[in-house]
Amino acid sequence: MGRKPRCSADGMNKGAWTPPEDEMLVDYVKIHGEGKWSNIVKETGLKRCGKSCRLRWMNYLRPDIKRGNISDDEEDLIIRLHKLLGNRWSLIAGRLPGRTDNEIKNYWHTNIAKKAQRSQSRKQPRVDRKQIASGSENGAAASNVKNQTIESQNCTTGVVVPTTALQENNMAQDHLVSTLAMAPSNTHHENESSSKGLASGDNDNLSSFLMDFHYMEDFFKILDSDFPKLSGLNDITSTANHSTNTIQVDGDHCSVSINGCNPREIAEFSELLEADWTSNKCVQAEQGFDFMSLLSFLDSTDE
DNA sequence: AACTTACACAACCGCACATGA
DNA sequence: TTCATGTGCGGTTGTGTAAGT
Repeated sequence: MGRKPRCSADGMNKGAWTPPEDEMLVDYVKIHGEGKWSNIVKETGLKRCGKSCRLRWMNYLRPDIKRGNISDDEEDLIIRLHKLLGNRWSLIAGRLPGRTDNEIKNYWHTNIAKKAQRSQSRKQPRVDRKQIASGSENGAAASNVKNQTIESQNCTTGVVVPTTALQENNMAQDHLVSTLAMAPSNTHHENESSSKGLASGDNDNLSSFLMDFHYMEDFFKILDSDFPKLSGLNDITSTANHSTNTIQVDGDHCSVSINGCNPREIAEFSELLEADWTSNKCVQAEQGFDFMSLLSFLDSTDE
């Protein structure tokens, strides 16, 4: 269904960029600014497709690119952001000045995911490296989870998530958000690409239940923080009283309940949260929401 | 020294979405 | 409304190099 790739057009260079090519691209951007990548070919004669130019600029030539190793602090931030956002590398990169999505993605696959794999290998048999990178197994598991019947409680409006399902995958955020959203109608997020927003890098059953549980905690911390207020979600979350939000593990089930919220409110909130979150509207510093504060907050209340 | 393996990272590919004609 | 095009994103591959045998 996708468009025919234009980069394969005859006469276009491929592979590593040469210094003269870099120079031409930098000169063009200096004069015309970013964007209109396809015009570069026409106007400069550079034998690279616009897509390739954009990538080269974004990942390598941009003047604000930070070079050098990822620091411990940055790694910690990446891990936390990945826990919250999944494989939304561009969003994660947006919170790390000077770092690119490609760089973070590479770093994740070559360092963090590997560490996780190592720590897990004590408990689990080895899993094929490519499967870890692609998350294909968990992608299937996630879609299975989405199709599972979700029970719901009626007292304190909860969503009961079978812990067996949680243990089969650790796509916590998509799972939780879609699960909450599906509770009343079973109609949400069905058309979402399975590859989007899924935490595939840290899959491999990395203490999956614990990770999911932590995410839920994070979720409610977000819910209790200023985030919803700043997102204009006061009405929905005002009923989600801090002291009565619970996550309960009971036999085969993990029960999530928000006292005072009905299923529709939870669903609406979940949709708004995800929409705002993934479109980055609520995590822009200039709009008043201090994401670092949120992370610090989560940090300070962890464990 | 020669060869193999593992690693790091740049670049490519396919897809989805946005936009304008 | 439909279609073509541009852009952005995440997954994957290719390649140079360091480390190990």
